[in-house]
Amino acid sequence: MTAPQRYLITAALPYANGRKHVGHLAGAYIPADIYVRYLRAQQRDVVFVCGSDEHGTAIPIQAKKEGTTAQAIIDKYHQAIKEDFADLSISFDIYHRTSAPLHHKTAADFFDTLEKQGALETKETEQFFDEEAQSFLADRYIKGICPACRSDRAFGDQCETCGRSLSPEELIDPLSTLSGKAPVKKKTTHWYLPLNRHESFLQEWILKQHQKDWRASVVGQCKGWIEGGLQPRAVTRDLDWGVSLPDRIKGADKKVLYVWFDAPIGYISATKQWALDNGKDWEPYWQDKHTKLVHFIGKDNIVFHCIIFPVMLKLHGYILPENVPANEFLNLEGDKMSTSRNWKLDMRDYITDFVKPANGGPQCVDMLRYYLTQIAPETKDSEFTWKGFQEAVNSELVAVFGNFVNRTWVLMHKLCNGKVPAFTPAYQDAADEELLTAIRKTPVVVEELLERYAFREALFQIIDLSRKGNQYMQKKEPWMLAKQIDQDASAQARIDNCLHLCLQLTANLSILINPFMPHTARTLLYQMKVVEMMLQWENAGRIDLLKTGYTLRGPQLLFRKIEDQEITAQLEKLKQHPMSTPDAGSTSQEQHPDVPAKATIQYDDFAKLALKTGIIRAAQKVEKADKLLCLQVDLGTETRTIVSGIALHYAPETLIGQSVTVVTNLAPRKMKGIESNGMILMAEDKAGKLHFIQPSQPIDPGATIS
RNA sequence: CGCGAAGUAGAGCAGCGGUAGCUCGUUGGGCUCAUAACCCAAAGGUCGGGAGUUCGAUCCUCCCCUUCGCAACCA
Repeated sequence: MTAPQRYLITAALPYANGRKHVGHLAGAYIPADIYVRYLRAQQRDVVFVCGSDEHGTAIPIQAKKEGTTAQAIIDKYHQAIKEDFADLSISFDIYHRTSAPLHHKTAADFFDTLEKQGALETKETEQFFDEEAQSFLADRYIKGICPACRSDRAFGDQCETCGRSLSPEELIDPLSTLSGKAPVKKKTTHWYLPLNRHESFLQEWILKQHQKDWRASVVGQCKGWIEGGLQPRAVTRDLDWGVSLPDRIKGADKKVLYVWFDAPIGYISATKQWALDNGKDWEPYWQDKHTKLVHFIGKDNIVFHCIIFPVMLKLHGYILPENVPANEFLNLEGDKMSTSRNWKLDMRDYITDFVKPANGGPQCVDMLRYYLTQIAPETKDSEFTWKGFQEAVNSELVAVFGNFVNRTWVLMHKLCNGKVPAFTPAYQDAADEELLTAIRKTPVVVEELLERYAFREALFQIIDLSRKGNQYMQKKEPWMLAKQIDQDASAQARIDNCLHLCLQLTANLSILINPFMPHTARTLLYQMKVVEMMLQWENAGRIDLLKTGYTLRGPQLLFRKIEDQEITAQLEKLKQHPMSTPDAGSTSQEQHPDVPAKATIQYDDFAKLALKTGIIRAAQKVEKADKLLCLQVDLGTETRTIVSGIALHYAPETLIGQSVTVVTNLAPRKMKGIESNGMILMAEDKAGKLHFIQPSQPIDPGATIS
């Protein structure tokens, strides 16, 4: 494509069922925001859209769990997520939501268009139906006996006991969880998107045209899908939460678009709303081939953005994404981030702990943006550590970038009367030349890296330029020249030359850093007493940005240091309740007992525990979890499923008949998709080996312990 | 199971056929304008393991191991 006339940038729509964490931020939102700010600085016509994804079965399920409505859930999290993004300076032109009427209409129309042109297929299948609730049942709403392990805790999608994935038809004695009655099979018609018809298009478009410019993991993933053969994919569901089908479709009441179909259309409806709000036309952004569309997403979203949505777009006659720079994942202190295990750093937590005036305010936003970009998982999973955060801030932002600016300002005030000193070409030397070359070249390099979505490297180049500034100054030693002013007539001129260049370099740094750290750029503008217009990208590389003789403000520190105690406090906080959830606050047997002395409790606190003896009747490894065993524990009156983190210590087959102590009134907790109903008490010896706590003599299961 | 991606100094990453590089950290030295900072130097790697192709492999081929994703609690 020739030079794009306009850009449409999207960032993955966050699912509105909870707060989002820094992994989301590093994966999609920060890179997208950097790219957009860069384009804006280039005066490009760019629209940056995002919004909440508010449909799908997970939201009504969660609402039921929390005893509230789906609407209440999405309202709460839509607002919360929107605020978090705003507080971290993610500069969406619009943050929309898929529950908006405009989106419902847009998505329904999109479906309608495809349906009318025969791009969809219909298929009649038999699905479970609850006659009492008068509703078709999502897989998750059907309960029965697992064909594999005979547990009665199996659902239409997965068995909670053995973890096996199921289809509703496989369940023995299926029951509806809505009414508790046996569902009946009922015929229903659904629409399918026949992806198989588009294989050759995808092959040509991705595997040929974009083989080079898309990331390897993205192309590889697509290749696997395409060559494995694409299947028609259901576009509709029988559900009452989502986008209703167009009115003209008969019998479509209680049918909605499948969430994966309506969600990406959210990008389109968001663009429409933005256009309405700003008196613009939305059409060119989705229809004109001179528009460059880029989707920023995480790697789990590749298939939707590279295969499915493009097929939808093509069928509708819209433009295709020019690139889909998917990032890998960000781990946290050695472990995957996980909502259920509460092992994560929510954006809100960072905002609360750091981004408040007493803690430095917006500079802390830039610190997080800096660190997350510096460790961005561009080619493989990467890791957020608090120590790493501290080191990045203290030894790069403070010590290199901030320090360069600060010493420049301090010296300029001490040795040049607080004014931009003149540059005398007669005294220009090799060190000056070198710095001037670096100032001219860096913007070109950074630009080229940004165009390739190599944000981490681009940021490094900018910090490196400030490092060159430090080296230059060290070589010039203006503070030494200051001692020679009396003897050497040229000393002041050489001081002036040095600081003149340092100041011009600072002006350049503010332009270059602006997409990454907008607050820092603005603090620099303030110190330089120049207007925002200077940040236009075309100014980068110029060495006459500050006028000789212009009076500048006094020095002001750009970044504060991160203290050790802040880091230890965060680590404590993270490790304190690794298995608790925001609402339940329960803990699990996986918790490691590094906690030192615990506070004294009253008898009543102890009495809250319901402890019983039990005997393990069955034990089984949990799939894809190193440490977890799924146990069936006989408690006399009942047999419970308990997931326990002891797989590294005991082989499942050796546990049958083992006496154990069980906390029976612990709130249920899902681990690896299996619901655990209790906790086995274990003692850990010095070697870290876990031992069962059990009665000294064998006794009947179910005995209470007090 | 299968399909993808990744495994390079303590950490984070480059390199992708021809004497292993960068940043941070560590150690030592120098300097002092600067948020005890800055500058210079050194130490530190059998490039996940094994086999093969080649005059020669971190880089190509095959096998294996580990991690992560595809598999909606999660980017």
